[in-house]
Amino acid sequence: MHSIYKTLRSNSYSVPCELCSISGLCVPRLLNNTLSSVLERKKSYSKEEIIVKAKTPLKKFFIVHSGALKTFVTTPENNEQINGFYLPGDIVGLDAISTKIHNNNIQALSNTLICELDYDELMNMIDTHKDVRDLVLKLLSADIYNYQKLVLCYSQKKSDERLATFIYSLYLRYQQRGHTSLSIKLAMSRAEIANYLGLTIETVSRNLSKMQEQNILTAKGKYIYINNLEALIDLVN
Amino acid sequence: MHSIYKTLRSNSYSVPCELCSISGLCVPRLLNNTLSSVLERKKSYSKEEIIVKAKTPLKKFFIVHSGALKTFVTTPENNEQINGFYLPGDIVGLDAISTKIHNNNIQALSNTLICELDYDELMNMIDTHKDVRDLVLKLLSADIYNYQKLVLCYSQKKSDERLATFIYSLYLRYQQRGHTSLSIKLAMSRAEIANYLGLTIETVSRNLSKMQEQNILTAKGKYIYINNLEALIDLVN
DNA sequence: CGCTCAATTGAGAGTTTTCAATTCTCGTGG
DNA sequence: CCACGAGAATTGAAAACTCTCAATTGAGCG
Repeated sequence: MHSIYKTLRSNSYSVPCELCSISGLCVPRLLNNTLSSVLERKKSYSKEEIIVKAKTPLKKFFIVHSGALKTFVTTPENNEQINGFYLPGDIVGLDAISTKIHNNNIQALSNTLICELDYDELMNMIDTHKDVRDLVLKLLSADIYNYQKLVLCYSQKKSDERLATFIYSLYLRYQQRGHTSLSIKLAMSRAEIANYLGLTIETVSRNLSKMQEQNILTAKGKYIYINNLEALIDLVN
Repeated sequence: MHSIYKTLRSNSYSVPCELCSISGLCVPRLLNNTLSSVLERKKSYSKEEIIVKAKTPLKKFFIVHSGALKTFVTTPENNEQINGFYLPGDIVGLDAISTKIHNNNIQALSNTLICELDYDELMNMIDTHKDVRDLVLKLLSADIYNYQKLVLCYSQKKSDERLATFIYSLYLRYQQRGHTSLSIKLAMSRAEIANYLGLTIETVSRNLSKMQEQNILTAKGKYIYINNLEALIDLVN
């Protein structure tokens, strides 16, 4: 148990700029000259801080450099619905293009460094750089694809499979960011996981306990260690 | 009961070109000269016909002129998951931009007329026409927004509320297309509704019966008549 | 060290699914 | 035009799953 702490605490979960989702915008060959005006680098936000309030005009997109964000809407009955968790390299706010208004609140889950991308400048660059055009379309389209997978998860999976899918996808996302370990430090609480998955805190907790009994993983607070990746993938399907 | 049939059968549910989701592409002021090359008009597909198979390369987008489509993926266990229903004026296939491969199967729910929009040509037009750029970004972004609403529905609503949301959103979509009546002709089966909503056929059927007992609506086969719109909206929340 | 909030665990209630039987619809052929 | 049959839809009863409410334990912070 002690070793998990050690391993995980050492993970900072930032991302080298080459792995950033907008790396195509950052690489010198493309943007060397306009970079400074378009991309404001590494603003700092502290845990819980609201970066954007829903219903405010779209001015900028946000790219996570280190830390993590969540986006959520609040329903008329004042319930929160989390729509996504964002890790280093992820771009946030694209869904606001259609209305020019942010539909979601954007909030820091931990102390977070964020790069900001000016909306108008990005639109201009779409017109002048084919690479940028393709990248933006691709990011938008990938977002749709992700929501389709989430819908599939909601629609066809039981609670244990949903949770397994969530943990496995986090594992994959960290892997894509160069963290090859089977350890994951969750940036979000059980309540936030439950909300995102359409379950209750208790169901998430029970399923975590069940997966520990089956020795699929070890969960200790925010730290999760995957003991049996194959079994986890089996649960995912 | 008999009058419902009469009313509903008279609805053809096609859309005038001005209400099409790509009307911004069609209006003469923008595209008069290039229209013919970009937009191939009104190909006919018969009920059940597969328009695009998943995993095939993205060549065209599809715009429904009359009739209706569904998109779906098939899971490894050979289950179908419906990701969307498309009505006249809707554009289908945008989610394939990121991979250049169609993730979804696209299938006609009834005899359907479809306009095709060439992918490469559309990309070219994005570069030359700001209006087209904005429209495409808006459509993609709106798609994301729709999936977020679907996720909210899955995540926080019980079966009766989900079904009410589905019927009400169909009502709204037909209304936006100029059909102001409280009658709806469903293009899809109960099984398809259930699949889309993450429920079973039986649950959908039971909830329809319940809503009839409460005199919220009358359901007769594919025909639904909304008797009490306020009550339906209450259920939606 | 104690306080507060988060997480876990248990028991019972409510919702949805599953399995099974019946009824209804609609297209086809007599 | 009606009867038939196959698939779709409805209904019922029991099982499975998740939620709610409540109590307990655990973790993080001043």
